[in-house]
Amino acid sequence: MYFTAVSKRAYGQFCGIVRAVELIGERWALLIIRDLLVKPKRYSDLRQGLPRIPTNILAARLKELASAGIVRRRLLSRPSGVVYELSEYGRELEDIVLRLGRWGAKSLTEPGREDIVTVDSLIMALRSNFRAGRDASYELHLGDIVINASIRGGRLEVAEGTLPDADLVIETGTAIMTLMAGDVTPAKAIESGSVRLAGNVDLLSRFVDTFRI
Amino acid sequence: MYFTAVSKRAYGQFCGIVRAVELIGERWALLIIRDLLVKPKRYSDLRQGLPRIPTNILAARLKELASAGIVRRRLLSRPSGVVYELSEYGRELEDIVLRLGRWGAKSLTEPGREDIVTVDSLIMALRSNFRAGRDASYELHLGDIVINASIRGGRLEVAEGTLPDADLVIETGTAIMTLMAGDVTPAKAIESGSVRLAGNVDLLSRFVDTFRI
DNA sequence: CCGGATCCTCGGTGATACTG
DNA sequence: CAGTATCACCGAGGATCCGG
Repeated sequence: MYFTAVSKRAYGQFCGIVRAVELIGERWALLIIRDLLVKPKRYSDLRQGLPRIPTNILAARLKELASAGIVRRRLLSRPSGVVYELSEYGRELEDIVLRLGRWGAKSLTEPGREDIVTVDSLIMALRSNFRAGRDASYELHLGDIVINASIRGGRLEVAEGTLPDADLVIETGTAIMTLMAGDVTPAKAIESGSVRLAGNVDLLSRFVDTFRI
Repeated sequence: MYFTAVSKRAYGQFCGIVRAVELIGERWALLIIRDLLVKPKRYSDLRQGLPRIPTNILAARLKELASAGIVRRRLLSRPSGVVYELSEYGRELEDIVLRLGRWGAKSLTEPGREDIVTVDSLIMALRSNFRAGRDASYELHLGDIVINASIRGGRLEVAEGTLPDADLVIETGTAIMTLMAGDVTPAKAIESGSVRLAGNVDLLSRFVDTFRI
């Protein structure tokens, strides 16, 4: 079931934490897993979601993660191609990755000049910071990214794309961070024009409550 | 409160998970945090707990983690010296690190020829795999390491050293892994001599239940 | 076009020696 | 005790090339 460690340079300790770091501690590994937690992906999808990863590193990590039993390489026909997906063992990382995202988001301030937001990072950000709230559905536009989130029965589902019957459509930019972090009130954000809405406008404050950092 | 990222080579994404990886994803960083989660430590204590870490790397990581607001460097007098301790933000990693330990322990098999077990790794291993059970106290000897664990009111406390009034004293080696993983029964382990006991011998199976991987 | 492999450079890591 | 200094090396970064 489980095979070789990813990292060659061993830490020399017999310990679960050390083992975990050897498996997923290499550069880029956890971000590949982040994207695969959203859904199985082709090699080219992964490249697109991680624009700065060197192609040889992506290939190496996928091989290592596969031999560690975390990722599976699956051949598909019609259309033919290759998809990478998480194994059961890999999917067990979901909760850890989400918690890491919540922890890391607390120390996010301004996006750097070269920092981008990807579809998968935004999807995982919503999953990370979700706290149960009343049902609602949202369509969120951030730059040219469109995702939708629906809370039904206290459970959250987030996916890429529009949601025609969303209760609220939110169009915004990176300024949404100040809103989610509570640095600015929903009313102020609307007033300043940093978010534009369509639908049930009152739901914006519920959205903020549901996903507040 | 929070400052520069640890890693210089940026991933180029504005995302909580990316931020987390930039803060604690560098080599050795999470193991330093593992040891500091047990208790504050001197530079030399950290070196002893991480024998394979190059001293310049340890110094660099501590500086980076400090400037990231995860670790604090505290000067103490009488006896004079320096201790490193986790900040509030750093301590928020405890649950994540414990979960990583549980996840990684699942894929541990045999210890490699050069793999050692340290006091802190063993303490964190027990914390990782703890599942609430009835009260009891144990003293565990593994090689020349001695730690003690007491469960009182469903809460676990683990520390280094002996515990004179422990309900059960367990003396064992790395063979304990087969026991904790459920590959061998407590009775068989006693019979084979891979564990030796003193005190209330019947508590061994409760110990296994409480900390089973 | 997809899914990589190859080559080269550069900087972080590892190992050791040394110091206030 | 708590680091700094030096240097060899190897993995990451970046561009290009290749086979189906």
